Amino acid sequence: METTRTTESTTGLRERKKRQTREEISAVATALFAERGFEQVTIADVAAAAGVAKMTVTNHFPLKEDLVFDRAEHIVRGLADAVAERPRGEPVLAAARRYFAASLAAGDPTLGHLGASFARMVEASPALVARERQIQDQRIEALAEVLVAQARPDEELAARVIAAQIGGTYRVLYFTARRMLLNGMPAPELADALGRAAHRAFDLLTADLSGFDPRPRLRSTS
Amino acid sequence: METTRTTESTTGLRERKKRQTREEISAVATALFAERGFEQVTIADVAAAAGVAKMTVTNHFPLKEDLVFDRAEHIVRGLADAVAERPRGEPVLAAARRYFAASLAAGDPTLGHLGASFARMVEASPALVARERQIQDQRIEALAEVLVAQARPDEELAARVIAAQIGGTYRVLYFTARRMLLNGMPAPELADALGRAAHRAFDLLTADLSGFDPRPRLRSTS
DNA sequence: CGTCCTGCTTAGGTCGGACCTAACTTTAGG
DNA sequence: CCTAAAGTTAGGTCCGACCTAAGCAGGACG
Repeated sequence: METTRTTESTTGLRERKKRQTREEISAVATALFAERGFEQVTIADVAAAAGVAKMTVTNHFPLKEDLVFDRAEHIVRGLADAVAERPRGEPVLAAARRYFAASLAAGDPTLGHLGASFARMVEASPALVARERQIQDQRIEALAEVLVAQARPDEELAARVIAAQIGGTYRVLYFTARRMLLNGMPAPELADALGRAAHRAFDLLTADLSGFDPRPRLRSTS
Repeated sequence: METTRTTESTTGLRERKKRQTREEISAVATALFAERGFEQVTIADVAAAAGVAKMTVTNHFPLKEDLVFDRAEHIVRGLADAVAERPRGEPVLAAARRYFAASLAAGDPTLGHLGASFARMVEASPALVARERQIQDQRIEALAEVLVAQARPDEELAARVIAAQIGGTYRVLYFTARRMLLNGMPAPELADALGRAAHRAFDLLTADLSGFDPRPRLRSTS
């Protein structure tokens, strides 16, 4: 456990204890969820196992789902912030590609490859699936707000559509990663496959899709 | 044995009564929600006002949110079915455009223009916003399943990205309609504006977005 | 034509997550 | 020291989701 002593003022005993409590709760909760499944563990169970009051759990994690997705803020803001801070002259799409590649290279697990057991736990719980959906949508919304703020008023619709396309592509890649995980693909191979998938997916955003028709041609009755 | 025609459509006093009960509950609930707000009305309130047992409400509407979004199935399936049943040779994007235009012409309120009071009620409730998000995502998922089923295995990623783009565009148009509604735009004008917005939005799906950068230029205007 | 099966409805209850209040504990600061 | 602030605590309420066993009415069939 490494303590960031970037700011001496924020490393008081008080904050350290609070952070410790939070991480203890999170660790205990994760273990219980992995063992029994999300729905089968109550907040009271988590509190008892962590040796704190029920209300303390709620104070740190307002919703039960937050015990699982405590990186939600990072997922929601990451893309939008990267696009907002892109170098002048860099197109939006290029910034989005760059951020994805950088996250992948940095091994950011929030791209979707958090581990097969995590993926299974999430998919087994409607509440967690719903929360995950919400996070994905908030990411699109955050990106949309950034683009709308930068765009002329008459470009607002375009900004929102582009945000939806980029965010939608991230979402597809997220679930692609999960599918690969659940199919048993090992981590290093997954990173490679995900990089290739991202390349193809983002290329589709610039392609002319007006003629796309995946339907099997009746031609070959082989 | 095989003569068990229990599911006779529309006929039968039994089904008529059930349907009647369902609609009575739905009507009463809508009125209460509009009057007091979604969160301020309990299921027990709805049951009492409709003159039925609490459990009857739950049987007809498993989740409280279903009392509001009882057309969810239609929203989720509509686009996917329209694309699945498109005439042979029609590209996916053309089918999506056609379905949107047809729904708009038919006055389908599920496009987003359900009325300003409805829009306000939804936005005032986190639970309803979440449910709405879920419906939008399920629509994308349904479309993706259709396209994946029709596509060659090596086209799966493309199918999912296209589904995300089309579904995302529908989502943008839905919220655009709501924004216009909440700004007080009257219904006939809204239909027009929504049609124009749809045209522009779908056009963006075929445009080359690789150079898109909405950031205000610094008026050097070379 | 009556009887039985089916299935909608009902009452009364349990469970758990979200939320509230008031108080207790400890740290940080004057 | 003493106080303000923040974290934690206990005890409780509320309500949505869910369960079960019983009640009741429609429709199928002998």
